[in-house]
Amino acid sequence: MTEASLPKTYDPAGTESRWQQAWEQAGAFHPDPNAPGEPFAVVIPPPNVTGSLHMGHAFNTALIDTIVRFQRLQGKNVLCLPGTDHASIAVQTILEKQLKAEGTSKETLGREAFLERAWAWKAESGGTIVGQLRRLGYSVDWRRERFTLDAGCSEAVIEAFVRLHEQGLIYRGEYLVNWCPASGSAVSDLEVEMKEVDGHLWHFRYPLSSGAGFLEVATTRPETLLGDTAVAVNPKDPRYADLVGQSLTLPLVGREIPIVADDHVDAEFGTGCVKVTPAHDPNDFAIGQRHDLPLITVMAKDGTMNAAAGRFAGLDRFEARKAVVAAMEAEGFLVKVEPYRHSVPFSDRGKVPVEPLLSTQWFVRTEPLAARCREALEQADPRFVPERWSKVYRDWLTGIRDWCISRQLWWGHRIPAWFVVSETGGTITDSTPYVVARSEAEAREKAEAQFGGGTHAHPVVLEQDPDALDTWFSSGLWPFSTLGWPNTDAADLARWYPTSVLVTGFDIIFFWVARMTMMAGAFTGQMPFRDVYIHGLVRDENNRKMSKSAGNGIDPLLLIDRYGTDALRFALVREVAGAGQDIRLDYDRKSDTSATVEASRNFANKLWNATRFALMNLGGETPASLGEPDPAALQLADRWILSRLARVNRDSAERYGSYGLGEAAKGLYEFAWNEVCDWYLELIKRRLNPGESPSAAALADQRTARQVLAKVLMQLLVLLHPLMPHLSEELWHGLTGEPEATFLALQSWPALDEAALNDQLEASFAELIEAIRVVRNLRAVAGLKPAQPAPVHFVTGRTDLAALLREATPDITALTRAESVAVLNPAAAEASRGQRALAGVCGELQVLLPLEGLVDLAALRSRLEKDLAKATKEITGLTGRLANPNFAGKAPPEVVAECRANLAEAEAQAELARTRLVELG
RNA sequence: GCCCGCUUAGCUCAGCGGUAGAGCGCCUGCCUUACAAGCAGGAUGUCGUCGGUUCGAAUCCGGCAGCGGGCACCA
Repeated sequence: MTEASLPKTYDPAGTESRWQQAWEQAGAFHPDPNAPGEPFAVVIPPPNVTGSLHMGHAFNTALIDTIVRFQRLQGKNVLCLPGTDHASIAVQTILEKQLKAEGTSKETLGREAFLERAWAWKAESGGTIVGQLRRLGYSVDWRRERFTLDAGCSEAVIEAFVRLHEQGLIYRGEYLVNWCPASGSAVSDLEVEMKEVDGHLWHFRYPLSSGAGFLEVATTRPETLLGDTAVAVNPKDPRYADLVGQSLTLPLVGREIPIVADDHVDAEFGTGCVKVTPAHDPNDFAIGQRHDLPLITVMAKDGTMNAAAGRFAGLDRFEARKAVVAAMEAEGFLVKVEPYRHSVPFSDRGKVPVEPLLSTQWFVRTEPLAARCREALEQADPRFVPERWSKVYRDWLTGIRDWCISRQLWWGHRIPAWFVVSETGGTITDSTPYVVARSEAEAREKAEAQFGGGTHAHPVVLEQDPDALDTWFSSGLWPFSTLGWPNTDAADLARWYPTSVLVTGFDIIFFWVARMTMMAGAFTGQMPFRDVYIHGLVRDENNRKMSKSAGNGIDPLLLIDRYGTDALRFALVREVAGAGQDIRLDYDRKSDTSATVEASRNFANKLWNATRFALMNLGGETPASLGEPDPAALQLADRWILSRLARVNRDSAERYGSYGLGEAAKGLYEFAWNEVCDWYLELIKRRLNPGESPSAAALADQRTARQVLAKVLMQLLVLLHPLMPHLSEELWHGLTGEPEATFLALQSWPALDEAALNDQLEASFAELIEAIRVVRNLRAVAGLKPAQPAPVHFVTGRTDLAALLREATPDITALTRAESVAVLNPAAAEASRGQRALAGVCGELQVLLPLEGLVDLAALRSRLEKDLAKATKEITGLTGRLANPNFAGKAPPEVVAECRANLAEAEAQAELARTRLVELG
């Protein structure tokens, strides 16, 4: 980038890809565990290999990368580790859909061929995702990229499973699980979503076996009636007290079922009688256990009725519902049907109602793991940001239920358990003994020891459990499996574990965050990260969560193509502000444009042009060749911008370091645009261009201005780098002329120049800016053409303000096109009374534009009337406040003093305006 | 049912005890040799509602309403 070749607008595309390549080729983000520096580690939330990234990933990436780039500038030894997740059920669903479209199925293909296909899919989708992550400018270490199903992660999964099993924290058993008929697998409680559905409440009569009448029960699921094994009533319900213990004859089936008394039944609801189907309903299952009721499963795993359903066998569960109702009606057992809105559990993935089904599965005993996490949380370990999410986390860990981890899927970590099928006639049954081991060889060893001995005539035959593990089981190990665990000597693990912060959305606190802390507690004895930074979700223009399934996702690459990565990142971060709220990204789907991102693109362009301006005005020098400015030579504007720079340096470091990323972005935006560009650059133009044959003093001053300009821009680029890495890198090289082998990304955060901080100077400068604004406003009101010079008079009794205005007279002249600037005290101003002038006030300053003959009288009057109204309103408010005796008595003295000063000022302003109005006649 | 968040300018959101801000949009005037993706100026709000605490509340507390979310769930 050279001055000559510098276009007027910033073109992100070329710049961004160039730096992404340069960083990667140089291994800029490959940390060395043996390097010095305080360790700082982040493992990224691995995106699912289900296709491509969406805006939520871009958001998460922007936040994480901003944090790690900042920490790198702080001199930390930063590891940011990327990777992807195999997303067992999601990927398998996609693949099965593909196969179905091709007229085949995974069963036809066979397990091996299916997995080959899955790996091919992973290669493609994973490649797409990694490419997208690169385009986001992610400063991760690609050498350490991991995949939850890679060899290392798989070893960790097996080790974790075996150890938990040894500790009795994994067990196998037959329980009611959430069965998803669409994916043909069990799913965990978390993968079930309750949905309000308009259904019916069918009331049926169940005849007493004694023939002495009926009991009326109500159900939303008539088909389960076939598996009823009791009817329950509340033990305190007088209506049925004498019936408890008697039996009913189940219609359509003819089974004798008992009437039991159970507290679960609400006597107030319906008839107070509940049909009990222990094998198809969690509550009924519990009742069944309490009363030792038989479990009759009437449905198969594909959602059709099984042989136990008698004449309904083979029907789909929803057809069976209709058929059962029809049969009940035909046989006179149907009392009535009511419309009924109720919650139905749906499978997250399959999008069909889940079926509570009795099934033998593997479970993790979660309570001991959760207890450890709850204890750690007492010490704010990990620390949640914002804090309120810790409550959500804790509540979930309290009263947690066991975790069903087996899935009837092929794509995933196969469960490391081997059934000794030789004990049960060559097939796996619920009673087949098994061994859990790290490998088939180890399993054989264990099995031989147990079953191979003398009394057994037949050889030991093993068969591995065909099921896979819940994806989140491996995700739970992510913060340490990626660092080398179970090898506890791994250098990365020693150096970077526990990690520094986990950055993720609130939607996976249970799924992922809690699973990681439970696993980490069990295997590493520590919580896996110090902080958990929870951010909101990206919502669309209609405030709906963006998701692939809702079809309202926005491809981040589309916005990157249009506006650049840095603009997208800046826009996303700027919107968060730090409260953990969701962000709504405005977006026009017709044109693929976003005003928010466009604003950030414009900001990037502004920075580009500020640097371009510098390159055109530094006289071919670099910040290094110019050196530090001489403090004694600094002008007012220099001291002001250096004070502001120091403050912004301090504030942004504080904000970046405490997850106030949005505030950091806003602060830098304002500083760069509204202070550096709007004021400082304008103020120094005059000094940078001293004209023909300048004096030695003017040349020295030009150099000072150049030095300060260079310093401000250089520092600003470092401060902005975490947010806009490519642009800042490009501009930094443009200014420094450094070869591409060195990177801004690897520089140090600039030291804070405490001495430059000057509150008083900043306050004074704010007054100067205000004064200039008033002049400009008056000129606009007067309708003066921008180029037309006009005299300016300032009148103030404050000597410091007068001095400031005199010192800044050349600046004022330049910025207001003043013909002349006079700073007068009130007495001197009396002399010019009577002259027709446009007048304005700000603070303790009168601004006059003596424009005899040029002034539009009506404009003048309206301006004065406006000032008067404003002052009067303020006077009323302030007078009222001061009149309150309690105010003077109880408010802090400085507040009262400030109030009095404001009143005096407002009164002076009002007086001035009135006088002028009178003079106008 | 329990828990959490939100309600501020037309839109998207900051502010979180001293009397209201930004970006976008809008109006007026400008191609002023960094930038029209720009510059200068301007307009716009009983800060959801009722009450309380306080000298003072957009800001703290409570009630209510609306919106959003999480957890649990009675057939």
